[in-house]
Amino acid sequence: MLIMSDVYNPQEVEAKWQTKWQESGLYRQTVDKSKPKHYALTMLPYPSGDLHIGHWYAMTPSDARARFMRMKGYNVLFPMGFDAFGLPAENAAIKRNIHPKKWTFANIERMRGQLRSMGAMFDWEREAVSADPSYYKWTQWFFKKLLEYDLAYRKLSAVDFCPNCNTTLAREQVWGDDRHCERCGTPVIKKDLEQWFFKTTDYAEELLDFSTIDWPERVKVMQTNWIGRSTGANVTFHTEQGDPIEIFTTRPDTLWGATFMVLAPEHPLVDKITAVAQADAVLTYREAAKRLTDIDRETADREKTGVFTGAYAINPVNNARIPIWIADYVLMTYGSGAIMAVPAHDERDFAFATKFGLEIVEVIRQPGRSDEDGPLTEAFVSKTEGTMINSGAFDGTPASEGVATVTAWLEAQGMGEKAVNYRLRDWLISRQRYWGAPIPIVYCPEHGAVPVPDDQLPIMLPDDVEFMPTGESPLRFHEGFLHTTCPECGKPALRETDTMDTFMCSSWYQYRYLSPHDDEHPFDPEEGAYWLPVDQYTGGIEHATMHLIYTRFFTMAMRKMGLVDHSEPMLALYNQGMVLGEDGEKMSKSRGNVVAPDTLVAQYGADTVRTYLMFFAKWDQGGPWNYDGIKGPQRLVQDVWEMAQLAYMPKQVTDEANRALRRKTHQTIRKVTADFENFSFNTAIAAIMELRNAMQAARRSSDVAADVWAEAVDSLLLLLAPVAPHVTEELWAQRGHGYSVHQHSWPMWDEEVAKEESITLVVQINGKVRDRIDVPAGMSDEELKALALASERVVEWLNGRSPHKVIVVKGRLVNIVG
RNA sequence: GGGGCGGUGGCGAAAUGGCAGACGCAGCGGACUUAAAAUCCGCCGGGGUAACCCCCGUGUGGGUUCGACUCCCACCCGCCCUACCA
Repeated sequence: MLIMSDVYNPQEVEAKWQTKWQESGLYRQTVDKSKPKHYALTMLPYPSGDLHIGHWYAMTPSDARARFMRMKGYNVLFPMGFDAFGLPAENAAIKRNIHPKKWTFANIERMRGQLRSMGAMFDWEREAVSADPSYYKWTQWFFKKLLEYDLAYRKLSAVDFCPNCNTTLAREQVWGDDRHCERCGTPVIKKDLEQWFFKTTDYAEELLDFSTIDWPERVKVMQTNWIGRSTGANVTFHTEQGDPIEIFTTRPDTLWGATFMVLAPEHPLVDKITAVAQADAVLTYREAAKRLTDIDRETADREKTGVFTGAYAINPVNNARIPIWIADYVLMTYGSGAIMAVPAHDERDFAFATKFGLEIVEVIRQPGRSDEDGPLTEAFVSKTEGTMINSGAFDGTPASEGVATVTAWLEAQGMGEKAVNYRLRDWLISRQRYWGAPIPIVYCPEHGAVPVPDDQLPIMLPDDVEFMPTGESPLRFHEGFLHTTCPECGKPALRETDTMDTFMCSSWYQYRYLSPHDDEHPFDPEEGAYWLPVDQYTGGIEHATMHLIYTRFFTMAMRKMGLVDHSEPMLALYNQGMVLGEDGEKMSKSRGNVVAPDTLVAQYGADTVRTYLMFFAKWDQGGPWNYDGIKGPQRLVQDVWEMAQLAYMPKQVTDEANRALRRKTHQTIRKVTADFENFSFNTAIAAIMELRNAMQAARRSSDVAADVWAEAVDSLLLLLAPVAPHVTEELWAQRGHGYSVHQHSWPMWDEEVAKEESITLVVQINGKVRDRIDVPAGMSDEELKALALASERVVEWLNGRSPHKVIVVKGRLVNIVG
């Protein structure tokens, strides 16, 4: 064993223990049914090239929590891997002529080293890399399973397309308010393509149920909004010629106020119903709408546009003849792509009717409004206030009952039925990209889309490809890849050249960690039976409506496939905040405010960097980095180093000093334990600093016994072990304790020892502090009240009067109200 | 427009409805040093007072309460998400 110098040299200590940990397999994590399990998972990184401080901020507190759970007696699984497919690798290939595979795996190698420098307890034998064929074989297998269980389908669909790069883009590659291409800044447009989809909407209702998981309110709200459930009714209108037009409405009670209809420009009925006189105008409008970028179309405050088709529909409830318009504020992708327009009670319809001079008929009378008030100046949209008018037999029905009453009536009349709509769309997973898992489908002229048999998986990405400056996938031009035979008939057929969205890879990685080398299953069922589901997931909020919905969908689908028996992949979730630059802004190279962890580790050591990251703010909040602020944790680690090595010699030991230090020690254990449970790492470290301060005072006066000092030092090391794993390991060994401090059990506190002997009784008069009295702990309310009333200040203030009221807060405070 | 989160010393931040500012950084004064760094001791929200102490103070204005950073209502500011979803 190396002899450590007296001077704390973090590089020396950290290198020594990282090697020792690896050699001894300290962090191997295997099934052990004698212990309760705890699956701790932190979101896996994309191998962009360098581990940045954000990775450290996401991973080191997670690691500390996992270490804490381990010391608490759990058998902890804490794996790590790489989400290794994706666009940046391909961009690097195009820009710098490096193969995406080479670029990606070189980055992974580099980042593995950087990850090791954190000293986290990752079990590297469980590492999973999504771009590795042994991984994407199973991604492809899952695609087939989804198809088999009727959760995948192919359809023609409009996708985001960058006209400059001549390629489609993933949703996440469309940036900013103006929805521009990530690479060239060109606004995206829509393009119709045959695409593969997963039926996330099959689980829309179940995805809204968070009752079995402990997730942050914020995420639940975001997912709920994203799924966007609305209830109402489907109602069938007919054109004058008798063509049915189905619409969805959340306000069937306003049917009598429907004075026109609007179809989405792409609606299939438009061609059929458009009158000859309007044909040119309709065609022009439809062409213009097609060319519009999403941003143009989706900007809410944009003035309404539309054209009349020349056709009329009959309102089924009152047989009114109403015009049919097309307008791009009606989306083909929601509901049926057609609406009944009720301008009196819908803001959008009101704006449209006002602009085009369409009739506005009030059918819900706002309380306090009368005919004398003239025409409506804005839509009245309340669902709860008002009374139905101009609605035939329903006149007088309160608006609050209107929806239910009218829906029941519509059903009885056969005009419509109760309906639920979701904003959630099916998940489009096709990507016209090379660097992703190929979709395992072959197109046969005779048999159509045929899944590739299991024994031919994985469909390997060919290495010998040439990248187009346009970004077009080289798979489309790779003869060897493209040409194959139909699994059904053996005749020549073509491979699907699209690859899968990388979110597909990351939707099931928590399962792959269980047996990353398993060639028989996506994951070993025995490992799964023990470890699943994930107990604690941690990661950034930015995945709230993407990854975190996809992975929930995936687990629900896996339940349908009979692969798992749980419905939720992650039982608890915690979102960390973000480390900002010193200027309080998001870190970016162009701002020059990037904090590089490698430099920090070289200067301060990983233990200090970890401690600072966990100390400077509550974890879910984050905040600006501060190079001066790290000095606090640096001093803490240094002080621990010195105190743990000190040959402590007691001088004038007193019982009182012994009790005081033991009390502080046990109080600190209690506090740090609670704080770790609650992810309140900053206050845990503050408490450890308080203990340090108390120990330094005791050391100066040397008035505590040697065993009391030793208990304080050992407790300090154990409490700090999850935060600063290297230095505590070294000191633990130096103090002659066994290997490893990380296998030692978490310290216990003794309530009796931790109990305060005296309290400061706060005496208030009318809520203002007027006196403080030191009293022994455990006095009764009556005794405290008597003491407070006897206080000189109170006697003086009362001046012989008796107080109106005296409030005693047990063991804390007396408030005298006069 | 809708939703969410937040606003506390010079700075990062703490506070089950009960002493606001724990802990840390910076700063100031002192010790050590030829000197500096490091380290150690002390002070450290604002105002008043010789002092004991007093007054003010958690974005703003109200409210509930014996008592409000904390709960309720309205508003201002910042950040994030979402956005014509019928």
